[in-house]
Amino acid sequence: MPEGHTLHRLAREHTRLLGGRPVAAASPQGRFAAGAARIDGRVVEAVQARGKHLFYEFDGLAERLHVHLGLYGVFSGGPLPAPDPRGALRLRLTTDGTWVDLRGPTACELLSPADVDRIAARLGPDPLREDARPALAYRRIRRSRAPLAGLLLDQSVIAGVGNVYRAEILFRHGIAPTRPGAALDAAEWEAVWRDLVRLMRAGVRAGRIVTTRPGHRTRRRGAPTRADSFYVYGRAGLPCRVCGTPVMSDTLAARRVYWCPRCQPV
DNA sequence: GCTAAATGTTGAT
DNA sequence: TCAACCTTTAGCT
Repeated sequence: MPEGHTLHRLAREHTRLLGGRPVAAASPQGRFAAGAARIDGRVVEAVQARGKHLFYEFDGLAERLHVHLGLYGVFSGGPLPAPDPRGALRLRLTTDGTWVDLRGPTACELLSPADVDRIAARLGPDPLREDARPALAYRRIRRSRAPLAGLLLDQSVIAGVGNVYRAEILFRHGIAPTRPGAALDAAEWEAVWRDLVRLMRAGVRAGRIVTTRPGHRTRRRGAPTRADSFYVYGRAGLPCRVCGTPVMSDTLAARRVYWCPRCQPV
């Protein structure tokens, strides 16, 4: 399931698998049949991620394919032969060597360059992009009295952070989810941004989110297990890995937030 | 076989 | 603030 690291990993993978090659496109489910027909047979020129959005460029086609996985969307793929399409398969792309399947996305559509620009324009800096300008995010945060837990999930403030990274970054910096943006000083912001870049890059490499330091895991040697990967996300009621206080959780703006009341005092 | 939950966003109220 | 939407899977029965 997708936070920004998943999309950047997919952009790289799809560039490697599909880039420079003609693809056959089909929408067995039918909901993207017209779009698939326009892509079918074209060469993939580039695949890019911006925050949680993916954009595909095709030779000779001004429009771009825009994919947003939403909460449930998922890609799968492998070497040919492709398995028979099963279930709700929105899009299948096939080259002479590989197949890529897309299921359950919130968005799978062809967009004009202007529409793509519009989406890009409403996204904040993406920690996984070299061209990110973190000062733009801090300007928004510093001016806001809204809780940081909300600001971190706001894609127009920072693009690519999701519910796991937000909970974990706040823990790692000892910041309560309810702390107003305006109360985050410049040095704290600097540290938070640098940490996001580091954690999300590691997420792209590993293909999953790991935020715990080795000394804070139950198993201190070897690769972290799934249960060892987070400090607070999904751990309501379990003892904090650092101080043992039970981890708290609450619903904020329809999303669940997790924090340690002792390590992250208000 | 059914239900709820899931790392998300949008649009209505 | 809430419901709707897209789909799969885990955990029940």
